[in-house]
Amino acid sequence: MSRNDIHNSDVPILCRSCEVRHQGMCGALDQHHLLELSRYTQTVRYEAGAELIADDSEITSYANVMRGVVKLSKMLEDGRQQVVGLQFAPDFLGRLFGRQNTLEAEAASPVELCKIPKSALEKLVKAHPELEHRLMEQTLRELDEAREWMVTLGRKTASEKVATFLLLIATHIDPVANERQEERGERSMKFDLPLSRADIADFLGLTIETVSRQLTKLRKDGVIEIVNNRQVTVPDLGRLKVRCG
Amino acid sequence: MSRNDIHNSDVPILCRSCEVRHQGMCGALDQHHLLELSRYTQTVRYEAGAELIADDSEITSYANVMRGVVKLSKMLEDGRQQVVGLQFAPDFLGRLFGRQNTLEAEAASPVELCKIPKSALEKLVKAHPELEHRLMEQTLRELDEAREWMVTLGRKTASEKVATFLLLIATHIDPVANERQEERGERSMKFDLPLSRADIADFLGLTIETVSRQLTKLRKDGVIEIVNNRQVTVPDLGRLKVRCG
DNA sequence: CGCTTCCTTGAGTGACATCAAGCGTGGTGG
DNA sequence: CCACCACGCTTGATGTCACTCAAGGAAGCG
Repeated sequence: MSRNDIHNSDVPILCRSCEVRHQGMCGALDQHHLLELSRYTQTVRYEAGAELIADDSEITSYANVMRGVVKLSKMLEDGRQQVVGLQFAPDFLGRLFGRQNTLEAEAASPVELCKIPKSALEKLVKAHPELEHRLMEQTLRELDEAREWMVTLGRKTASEKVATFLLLIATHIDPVANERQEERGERSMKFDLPLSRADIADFLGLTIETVSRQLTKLRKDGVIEIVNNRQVTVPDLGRLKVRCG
Repeated sequence: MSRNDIHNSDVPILCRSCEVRHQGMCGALDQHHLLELSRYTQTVRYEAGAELIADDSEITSYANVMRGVVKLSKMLEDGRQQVVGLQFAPDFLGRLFGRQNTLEAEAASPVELCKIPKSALEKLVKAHPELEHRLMEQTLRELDEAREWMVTLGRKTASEKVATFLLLIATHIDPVANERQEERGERSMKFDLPLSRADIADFLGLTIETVSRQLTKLRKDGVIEIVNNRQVTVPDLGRLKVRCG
């Protein structure tokens, strides 16, 4: 799955095979500016469960997700939690131009980030409008997704919510493999759930028990197969879509 | 409440007292570019209930909300509806850089828009990065609000949802009067609900009946007074906030 | 082997939906 | 002017879906 450029001798080594450069914000930069950028960036690995951003903390850096899944969530004072977004590679992480974080970010799976100090990125953004444009496009996509999810949260039944979640993961977890599969007309799919039942419940505005029951129901109805707690097979994506309401 | 500039002889007449120029996207433009912009813009009035944007329609123009409240909503095939956002002056209306609309926009109250053709604005955005920056700031604010609302939809009870909605309206309907009131230490507020019970229900993911019952409950508990179906008084915003969960 | 963590399953409850009147206001026409 | 209806809202009775509480199974780990 590595992508090779013919002329990339001046591209920083780390950037050469990076998805962010091909689909994410770094695609706005040429070799010269990539080099400039790479003087400030730092790639960091986190294990699943690690806190990447603490709620109410001061924003000191931004990041690009290079690998893994990041869970964004908000909490009410009494502990009720709502997952408000999932970030996949090559998504951008952080509230651009903000001072304080208004949500918590946690590694849902093992994660690799390409971090950059707040001030460095903001200077770069000022200097390269094309970079801000890329980030704008991503922000707009996130807004679209958030609104789509509001429909799921507000108006769908528990069973539709779970089906919608599975479809979301199926279509986001591995975009490349996914496209290839569609080209070949394959409708079957197998994937790892990046979230625990508790996280799924917090994403869907349900309880663990309800999520579990609905998954069992989908299994009994032959819509999915549950290999183990984290692995799911969908024999026919079409049959899953029908269940999304 | 009119704001006067000392030197605005070259500012297009329509722009002179416009909130958009002071707080919204047009603040990014100087007199010269405002003049350029105003060659393409057109202000249009709509009455409450008018459809401003149809779902799945092609995007041909953008707009700024100059007066009134706009309701953004999405529908499932079977007719279930979810309101996914409310736009107040001087908000921007339209999915920048999109081709198709993915939601419906309706005038919740009498509305005045300042419309501009899609291509004209996009050219202007390309030429003036500062304009895109303003729109970026607004998009990020909308994303923050959408995520805040996801918590309400997913994790709050019916009564907390209604209280949260009232607080949202109280703090957005008339920002200027609102600030003045806070300065004076007044905690009481009276305002018009821009939405019908049905719209409120669609915003909160509830039914009309539940919204009505919760409003009655807030009234009986002395948190609000219901002047008539559309007018509400909140004697103490603090007491309302406590109810938001 | 026992412990912990995560998940499933069951029984009972409760919050909100549904179904069904009834009320108030504003508009229309006789 | 009032009868009539339409519309939006409220209120009550009943139903149901998802939550709560409780127990037990499966997998990972010391």
